[in-house]
Amino acid sequence: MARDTEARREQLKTALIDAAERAVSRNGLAGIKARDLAKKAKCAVGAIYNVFPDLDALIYEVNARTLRLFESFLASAEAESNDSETNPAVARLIHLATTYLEFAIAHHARWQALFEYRAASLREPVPEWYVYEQSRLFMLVEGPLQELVPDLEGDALSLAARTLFSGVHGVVSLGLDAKLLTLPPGVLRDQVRVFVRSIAVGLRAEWTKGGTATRRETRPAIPRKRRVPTRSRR
Amino acid sequence: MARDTEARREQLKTALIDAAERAVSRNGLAGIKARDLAKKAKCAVGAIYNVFPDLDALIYEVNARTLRLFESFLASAEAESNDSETNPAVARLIHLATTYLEFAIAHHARWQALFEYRAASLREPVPEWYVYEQSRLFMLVEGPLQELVPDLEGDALSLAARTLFSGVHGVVSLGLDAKLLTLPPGVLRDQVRVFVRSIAVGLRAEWTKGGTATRRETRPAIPRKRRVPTRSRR
DNA sequence: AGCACAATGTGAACGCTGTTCAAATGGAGG
DNA sequence: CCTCCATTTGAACAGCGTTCACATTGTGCT
Repeated sequence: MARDTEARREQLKTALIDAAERAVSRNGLAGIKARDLAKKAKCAVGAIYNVFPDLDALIYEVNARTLRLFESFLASAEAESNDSETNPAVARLIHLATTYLEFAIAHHARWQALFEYRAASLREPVPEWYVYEQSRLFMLVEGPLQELVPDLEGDALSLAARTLFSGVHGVVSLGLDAKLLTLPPGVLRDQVRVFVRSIAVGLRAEWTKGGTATRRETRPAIPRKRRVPTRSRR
Repeated sequence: MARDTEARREQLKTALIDAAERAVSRNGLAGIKARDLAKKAKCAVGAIYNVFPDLDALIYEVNARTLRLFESFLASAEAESNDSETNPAVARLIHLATTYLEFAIAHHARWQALFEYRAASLREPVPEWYVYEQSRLFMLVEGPLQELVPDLEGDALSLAARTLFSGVHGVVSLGLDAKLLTLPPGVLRDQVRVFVRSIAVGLRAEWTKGGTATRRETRPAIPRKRRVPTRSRR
């Protein structure tokens, strides 16, 4: 019956994603090879193209898994915050940032794959469900950030969260960059801490003083609240 | 005589780098194809491998050019600073950061190529002259940063400069990222400004107050002052 | 000047990609 | 049991970086 083939399709898809995930963990995005995946998933190379349009689609699927793992990692980190900071909001932000670093170190290849570019990616647009999945990470910063600066609301808050996240990403990304002198984890951890604390202190100072200068251009920036679109095949 | 062939070699090299540079400007790193380059430089495909070991070596050469352009861009920006900031050092830092953004927008493909990864890059180590060339960018931040926080010296200053640079890089990088919602340039400019000002204010507050907490782990981090190694062939 | 030999330049060929498609296969209905 | 369509298959294709046997050129010696 039709249900059966549908189930087999789905089974093959997850088998392929599993294989791709392992390949990325080992060798990065470059580790994804059609023939290898087919062998691991016990199917013909052509079968891949029955369930995915591209290998790129498969990459998006692997990255989506990493994003969800990443998000749960960061979200669970939100719970505890034993840092001896004067301000609890600052402590939460620092904890989030260092957790970001910890994830990047622990799952280096998969984390790196999230931000890697393939030529084909530029050819056709990024799936919108993937854009949404990424933006969820930024949202995790919004809570602590508003606790720190209660005046921040709506799009301004979203933007600030994204910016702060991006800043931390930059520090971690270039800190672990193989093309630069790789910083020892201890040093990098300290840098992240100092970095976030500085921003936190600075932001608070900016917004509690007079501060109208920072409020401009509040057009739609990040899609909020929208439900995650059902991931249609194709 | 031998001089003649040497000159021809050099001529071919620059012709290839020129072609590669144009290819990257148009299509990113993926635009670099051996056969296309050979056609543009009017030589056989095999000739490329007489003057470069790899296409990767050629990529490093292109990126080195971009880095030098980038550096002169940032350095010249250091001259003027018309920003209406209370603190001149903060103005300089903000100006540097927005200039970073301006460069990334103006030379997007080439800028992106600087941070892109190819699988082969991981195979063998990055040339040390290239590592040095990159670290020169960080050094540009050290001047204004020390003006802002005079207590920062030596390795701590280098580290802080690198971290600040990395943070700005992250904001710009994810702000322009095609896989996320791309921010309008005006919004991004504002974000960079706010971001740098916050860090500046925060850093100043941290270091002028009591501030012993930030001083830890000052082991060698960035190679300083070392002369740029002569770029030997091979 | 002429000749021999080394160095340089050449592009067809190799091995590896992702992707396609004619042909083989297999299960449901008459 | 046979037919027929959907599914699956892997050989074949186009394009990639890289190599290498060979042609060509340049150099030094007599």
